[in-house]
Amino acid sequence: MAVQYQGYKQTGSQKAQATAHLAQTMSLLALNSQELTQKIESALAENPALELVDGRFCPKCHRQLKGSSPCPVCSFKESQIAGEDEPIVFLNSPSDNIGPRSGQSAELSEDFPTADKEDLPTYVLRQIGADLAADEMEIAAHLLTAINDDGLLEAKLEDIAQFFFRPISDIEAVADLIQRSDPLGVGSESSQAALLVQLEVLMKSDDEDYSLYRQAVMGGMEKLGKRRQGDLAKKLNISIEKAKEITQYIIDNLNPFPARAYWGSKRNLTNDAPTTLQKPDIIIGHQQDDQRLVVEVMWPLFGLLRVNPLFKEAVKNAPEAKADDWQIDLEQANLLIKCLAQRNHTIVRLMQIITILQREYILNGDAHMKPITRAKLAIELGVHESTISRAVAGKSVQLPSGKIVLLSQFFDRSLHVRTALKTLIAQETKPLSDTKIAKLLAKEGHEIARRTVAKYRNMEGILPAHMRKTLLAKV
DNA sequence: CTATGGCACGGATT
DNA sequence: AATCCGTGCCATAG
Repeated sequence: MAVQYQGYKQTGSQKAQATAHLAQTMSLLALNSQELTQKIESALAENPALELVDGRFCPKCHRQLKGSSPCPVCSFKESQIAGEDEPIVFLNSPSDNIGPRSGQSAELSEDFPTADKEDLPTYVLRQIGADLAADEMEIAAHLLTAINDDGLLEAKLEDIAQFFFRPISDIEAVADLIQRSDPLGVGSESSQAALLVQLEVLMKSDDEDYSLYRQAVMGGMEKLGKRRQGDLAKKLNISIEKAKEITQYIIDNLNPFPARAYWGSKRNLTNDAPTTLQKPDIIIGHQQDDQRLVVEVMWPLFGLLRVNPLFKEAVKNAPEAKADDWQIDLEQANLLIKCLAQRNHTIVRLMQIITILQREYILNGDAHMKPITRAKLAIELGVHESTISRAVAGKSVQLPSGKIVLLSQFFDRSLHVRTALKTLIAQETKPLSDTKIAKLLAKEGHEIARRTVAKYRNMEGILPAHMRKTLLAKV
């Protein structure tokens, strides 16, 4: 890369700075907002030249924001640049209380291995603290420390009861409170119990189907997990459509691992890595009166990060002994800020293109996904592929529907075919064999091999044709 | 014999 | 260079 700089007279240090700049931008780009928060916080702690100005500033145009979080000036400017149908993209500084509009299970997410585990317990304790007597507090604390990374309780209630010499009902009462606080279902003894709690709170038990859902969770955990709707239908003696509806609802709205943000929604056939989704790094919404999409790139901190002007002054007449150190601090601070700006710029541009390309998908759902590759995007943006990879890695997006998906999902090559397949099967009168499905899909323009149909079918948890037949006959 | 799932290969993607 | 994904071939079940 040194080649780029041929012809320019650069001193060694400038060159070093340029490469350092690049390197740091790269590494920052790969971080999502949570990781970035940590990074910035530690930088803030170590480097006296940095300061976090409180109050809300637009990180882009540096105007102070009055109340409303989107910066009117910026978004206006962006929209002018973007033109009519194109999205408005802007940075948004505050990052508190973001979360799906539905507002439940995906809210909290202290879920990175490095993320402080103490946070979850304290977080919960803060919620319920007011309702507890002092002695109950102790029980709660005890319970909360026994919660594992998934948000499930590892200890047995009886043991704890013994430990405190209290009747088990006392412990249960506290446990109930905990389970009903924010990451709904935390501190349940099993995934199943967690689901039941969530179900109870969400549906308020006045829904007519409540008992059905309840049974589905009680009886069919494995079936839900593997998305075997067929088996579920059989077990509950209901139609397969109903079974699908139930599983879908559960997958969309409930969370067997309360400490993790989301589950399902992306097919992890490869059981592992339940791809923990966190607070979104990017939020896409739209204004009612406007066709344009509004894209907010989240800024992980409150306020504006900048070089402390006082420090800058101080460096000028620094005492001999400290001068060098301070100078270095200052440079690093500048560098960090520059890199952050660069990172944001890259992400904003990336999102601009993506929202244009995947507009249909964003608004209308999976079926309208267009297969795009990182490589193509890289050409379009005029950056290296790896830049895109980094920018996409580990980030998540909240769609207007409130659904949170990984940014990498925008590059899923087969999603649109799979949804086509799903609708096909949903409409079938008699079970279609994979071969027939393949032909039908080909007519719709999705040329895939028979073998691949089977794979997709599996991914979506749809049973093979003959099994579907027996089920339909039964109902 | 037909419909599917398993294994593994090759090309594309990252 | 490592990984993912579609696909072909073959074994197995119905």
